[in-house]
Amino acid sequence: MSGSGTTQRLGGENLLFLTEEQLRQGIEAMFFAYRGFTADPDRILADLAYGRAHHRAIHFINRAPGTTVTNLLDILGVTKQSLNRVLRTLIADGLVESRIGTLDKRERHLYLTDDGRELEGRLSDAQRARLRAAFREAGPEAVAGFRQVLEAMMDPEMRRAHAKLRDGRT
Amino acid sequence: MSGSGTTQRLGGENLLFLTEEQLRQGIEAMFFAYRGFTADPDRILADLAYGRAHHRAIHFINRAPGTTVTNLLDILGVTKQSLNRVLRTLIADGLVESRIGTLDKRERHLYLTDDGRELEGRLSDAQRARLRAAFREAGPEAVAGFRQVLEAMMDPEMRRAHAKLRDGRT
DNA sequence: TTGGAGTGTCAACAAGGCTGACGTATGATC
DNA sequence: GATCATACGTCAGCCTTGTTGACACTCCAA
Repeated sequence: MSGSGTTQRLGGENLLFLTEEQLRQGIEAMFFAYRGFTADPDRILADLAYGRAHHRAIHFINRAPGTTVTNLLDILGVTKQSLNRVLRTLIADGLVESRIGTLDKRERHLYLTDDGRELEGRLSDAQRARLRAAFREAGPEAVAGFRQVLEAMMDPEMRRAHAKLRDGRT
Repeated sequence: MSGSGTTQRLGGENLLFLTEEQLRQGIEAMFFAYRGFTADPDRILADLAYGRAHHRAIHFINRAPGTTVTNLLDILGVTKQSLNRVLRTLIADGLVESRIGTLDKRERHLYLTDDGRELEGRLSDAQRARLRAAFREAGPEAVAGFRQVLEAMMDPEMRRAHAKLRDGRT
């Protein structure tokens, strides 16, 4: 695994981009970039006594309105107790609405209220502005590569969840 | 590449990759990919009663041996109280060594011990394996784009910190 | 009628952020 | 030599957000 020559070759293909050093730099790039990625929404949320957990819930409820709690649980990858605490405050503050299912009345379907949509807009405007600047600076080919690598980095279930959100509503 | 009916055009450049929908997908890709990115080390750390904070400290001490506490503080972007809590346990557990500076005796220089290097290796092996698979799957051009976009996404200071680590030790 | 699924809630706890305050060396400066 | 600034450590307390475990309720299906 670790330690071979300086240039790794396999089947005549140049794999210089797979050196330990390149991978380390990739790891650090992910770390620093994720910090930037969350910095802008974090600033907005801090003023509202909300955290990233609230942002994530709002984002995915907006993305898939009417989603059930269990579905959201799967996407977010936390326990229902954690999600419930966040959801409770969002509902109490009038940002999220929880409607009992019509087909299956055990289910709760989640929707953003007008206030919720307003906050979602503010948060994602900030985040999109940064991403837009980064995308514009890097160019279309780089963006395609960026998305390819991220996709490949996900766990299979997450890849499915991501694809579902992507294709579900064009 | 260029020209179709529904494309957005600005100054003759095709900006289809900058639509709201594309940006939203980029945001979600970052979210899901970061989860995958941290999943493997997280599993190892859970068994050791350590967390991501310990991982980050170990990573950057390994990356820049002899770094001072203040320097590490800048890279990690946390308070000294937070870092100190982590550092204290790592030193107590014999993974990190803190040496008083020779030039300036106020400074503490941080090094990994043999045990520390062993753990660092285990953690980064896991993380690199995932990244290597993703890089290999996506190919060199995609990886170049990936890194370009991440770089553009960072805050300027982080970009500098990242560049410093990158160029400091080739 | 009974079992199970989906949901909500309570309690307790831990990691890891934060702020504020204080102490102690050491270095730099007047 | 006295004074101020810097680097570091630490105590105390608070917050968010994650975790387990236990329990109750509603509804669907067998």
